[in-house]
Amino acid sequence: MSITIRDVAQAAGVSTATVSRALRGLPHVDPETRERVRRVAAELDYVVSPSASRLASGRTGTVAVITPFIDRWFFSTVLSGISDVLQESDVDLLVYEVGDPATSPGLPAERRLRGRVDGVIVVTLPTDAPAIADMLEIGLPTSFIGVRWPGVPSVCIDDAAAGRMATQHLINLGHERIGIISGRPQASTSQASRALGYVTAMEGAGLTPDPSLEAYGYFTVAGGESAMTSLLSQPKPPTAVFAMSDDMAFGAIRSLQRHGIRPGADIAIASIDGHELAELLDLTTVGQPVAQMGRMAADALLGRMLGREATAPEEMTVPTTLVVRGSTVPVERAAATS
Amino acid sequence: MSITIRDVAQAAGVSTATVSRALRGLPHVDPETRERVRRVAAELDYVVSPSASRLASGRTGTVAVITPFIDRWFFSTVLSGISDVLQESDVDLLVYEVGDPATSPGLPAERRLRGRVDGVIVVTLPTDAPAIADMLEIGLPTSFIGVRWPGVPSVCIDDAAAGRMATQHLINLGHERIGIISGRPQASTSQASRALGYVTAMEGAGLTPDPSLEAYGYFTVAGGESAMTSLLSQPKPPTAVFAMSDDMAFGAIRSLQRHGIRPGADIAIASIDGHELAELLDLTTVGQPVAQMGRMAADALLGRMLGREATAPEEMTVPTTLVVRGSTVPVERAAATS
DNA sequence: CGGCTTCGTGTAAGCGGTTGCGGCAGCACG
DNA sequence: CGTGCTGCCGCAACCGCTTACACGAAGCCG
Repeated sequence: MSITIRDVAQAAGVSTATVSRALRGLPHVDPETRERVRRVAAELDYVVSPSASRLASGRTGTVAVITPFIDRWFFSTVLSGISDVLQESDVDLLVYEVGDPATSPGLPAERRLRGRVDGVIVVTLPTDAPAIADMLEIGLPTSFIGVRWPGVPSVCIDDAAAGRMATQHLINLGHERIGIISGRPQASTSQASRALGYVTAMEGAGLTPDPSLEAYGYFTVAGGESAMTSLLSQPKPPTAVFAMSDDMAFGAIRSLQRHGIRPGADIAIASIDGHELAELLDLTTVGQPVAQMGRMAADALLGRMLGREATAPEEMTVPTTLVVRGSTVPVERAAATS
Repeated sequence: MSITIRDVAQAAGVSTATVSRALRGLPHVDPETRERVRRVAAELDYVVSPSASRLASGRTGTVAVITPFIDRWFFSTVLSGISDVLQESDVDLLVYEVGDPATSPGLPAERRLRGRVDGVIVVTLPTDAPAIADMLEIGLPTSFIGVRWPGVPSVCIDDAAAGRMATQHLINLGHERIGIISGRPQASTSQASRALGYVTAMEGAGLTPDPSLEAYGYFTVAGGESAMTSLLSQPKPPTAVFAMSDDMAFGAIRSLQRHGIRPGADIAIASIDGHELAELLDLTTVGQPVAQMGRMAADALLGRMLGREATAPEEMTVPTTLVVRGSTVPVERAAATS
């Protein structure tokens, strides 16, 4: 039915071993022979059977990406970056969408990965320690995005710095009652760091974070909206808000719109992500190079997979940059326009 | 090293054949034996080797999704829907991001799919006829999203109806000079249908589409922005605009903002997609059930793969619904508020 | 010129399952 | 009691490729 390596070997007048070597560019093959084999294989439109190759070699040429979501901006962008570099190296991309770790059953069947892939990239699973440890036990090369783990290459932003940067920006604008829209009550490390950045900036400016000015947005637009709504209902609402993600800031803006409050003019808002549509909404945000984070993680993983241990440093931190837009304007100007 | 089916067979006191049958729920196995095998396998933490299983059976338990992008809303949402149903059936998801078909080299190596997957889902590749035909030649079960192809199950919206709906809405509002932001000059079938819907609605209302009021946005935010900018620079700019995608409408809105023109009040704008953030931007849009389209395509594919030919109809059309928001208000009201 | 690398290639033993076929009870039926 | 099923299960032949090892032919050295 389908044509096999044997057909090629026969047609080229060599053994299957030689075909295998020739086609994969292995040494110890006469250049002339190699060329002939290549030509014959091309003529026959031969394709190596991945299954057979995998079984025999133990390598799958496949990498799994484990991500809570694939339909949210951050994750799909990361995925796209990963896909870029994997494709360059001719490695297949297997995607496991595992859902919100806070509510879903947990990691994918770790057992599912065994023998199925050569490496794994895990994207921002909040510190789901046991499940992760469990997964690492398979002994597969792994790299993380958004999580630090001893012995595993990981690429993160400096969350604390990002949180500090956004908050400091609001402080510099003259705000003192600065609210915060966090993710969830039980924080992941990344979230905790952003919160820490917020607190650090506040205290550095001699301000005391008001616990009543913290609301949870669960990293979604809808969550951000209700978080902002609840902040607005405080007896003394904030004059500025730091949202931990752009999506939540978007929701917050919607809430403001509903209440007839103008972002920027009436209340300042800044967040973290650098979402493509932040510009559209005139949202000040601390941008992170999301696609590049994906690329770096993939590069690091590929390095480990090929055994080039020292290729990438274990902990990679990518820079963030504050992008100031209309959602944060100095108080005097805001006052002037209102 | 790793434990194999032979270990299980030995531990359970049966042959490997029986283990294989027992574990896969095949008939002709004594319930008691099956149970024992299951227990032993669990104790040993046995996992079948995918490679071996694939090689022997010829089935891969994997589906490939071929998509131009993964980091754009429409595609990542479709992907997520696909992922949902695939996961339920315990089928792996391989993703091939092939880039904009208008500029990229073309489809993925069709040869790459051979033996690697049991089925393929192709997402909205503009009519890239030769490449698609080429791909279908492998004879893999396939399903399409956004493209019709004889003999292949496909799920689409009624693009013409969607285009008509959006345009008619603008007409009903009293607009006569209605511009259109299309994708690219050389249209895909889907794009052509949307354009047709626009023309149909216009002509139905006795209006003649003005060719100078068409601009190309290439389905991106940036493209939409420059398209709108060029429309505005016309000697007689449109009073309303139909954009073929929300992303382009977003860009258009940005352009309007830059020019100090208020969407809704000064110029009406409606588009197609039902993007999550359309509500935020108060954009009128014809919503399509994107995630569900992914789910349906996956279901149909799974059906074909299992040989249940008649499971899903070949051509599936999902309904779209016009969601009216602030970007389109009746002319008199618009005039009143301006 | 003999022994030793170095090259190029072939032989064949796996890799770990799947599955067609055949065997062997146990049972119903004539 | 013989025959024919039916239900379970084992045997063993693949599936198609990779790779350790062996082997012959050159090429090199002293």
